[in-house]
Amino acid sequence: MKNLYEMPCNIAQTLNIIGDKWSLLILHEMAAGRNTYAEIRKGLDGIPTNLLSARLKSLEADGLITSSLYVEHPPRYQYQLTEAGQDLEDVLNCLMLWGAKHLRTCYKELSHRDCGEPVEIQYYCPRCGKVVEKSELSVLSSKEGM
Amino acid sequence: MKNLYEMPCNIAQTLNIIGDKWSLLILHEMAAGRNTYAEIRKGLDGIPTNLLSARLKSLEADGLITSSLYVEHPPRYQYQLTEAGQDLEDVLNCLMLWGAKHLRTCYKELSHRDCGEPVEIQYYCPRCGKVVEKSELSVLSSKEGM
DNA sequence: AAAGCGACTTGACAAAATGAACTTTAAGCA
DNA sequence: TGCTTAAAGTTCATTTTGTCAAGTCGCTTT
Repeated sequence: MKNLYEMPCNIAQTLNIIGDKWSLLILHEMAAGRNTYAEIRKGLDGIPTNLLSARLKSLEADGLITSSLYVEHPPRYQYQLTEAGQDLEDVLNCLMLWGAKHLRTCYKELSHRDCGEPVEIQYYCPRCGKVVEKSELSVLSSKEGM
Repeated sequence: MKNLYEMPCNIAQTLNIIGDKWSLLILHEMAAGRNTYAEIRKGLDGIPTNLLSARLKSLEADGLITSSLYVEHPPRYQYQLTEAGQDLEDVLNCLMLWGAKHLRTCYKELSHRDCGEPVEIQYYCPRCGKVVEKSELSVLSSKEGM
């Protein structure tokens, strides 16, 4: 990516990393346990193979995944999510929840394994030890950023 | 967007709506209360004006925002998030939280208004009435989608 | 030995984004 | 009245991205 957002905004900067086509879907496949080139490709019907390898490289450069050789001679890699990559699961889950609620056709539900019912999202304040409503959220500028 | 993902996946289909450049940032500006062309443009430094108007049109076509004339003669519009648009706040918040944790420089924190401390995200099962850990989540295929 | 497969790379072409210039309508003001 | 500025766009040439098809390289299978 050459055309990056240049604004001092978490969201814009995060989208610089995962905002181009296929990136999030690749991460989604990996979060679902697929971790070789072939498996990811199979999960993402129609992905151009040059983009898949380009994306894997740039995701690795950005620290979202790591790759490790698992067969030496025809070099074969396995890809793993780093902690940063795993943390994107919340983003993926939010997209899935939004889709489940608002797409005409819903394909997947994010459910509680024990009871099978769809789950919701909540914000929690560890300091106060309680759930925070959306109306009680505020966005503060971080000192570190300044 | 003409190059759409064609997979039966909430995430891919949702990205077809909000996945192209500037869309999410426009929604973010609107969630922050900016609702005219000029205000949004001011918030998004460097957005090409033709993209801003194209995005506003396609977001409206997809039901994420509505537009209403507020001055008749040089036609001036005000844009408002629909419920579907507002529901994307969770996605934006997750991106902000991820950025706060993983970007080298963090610009914004999502905080509890009452105490100023950063909040976290949680999954909640309304059926069981309790918080669900990530490891207890599962993705089920929806019947409606089939 | 030949054909096939996995994991790519290359390169031509199409689609999307960028940046700058240009409209249109109206308000400010000297 | 005429001149300038401004908001909200549109148009269009150029650059950047993404797509599609074909080709490569090293092994495996037949």
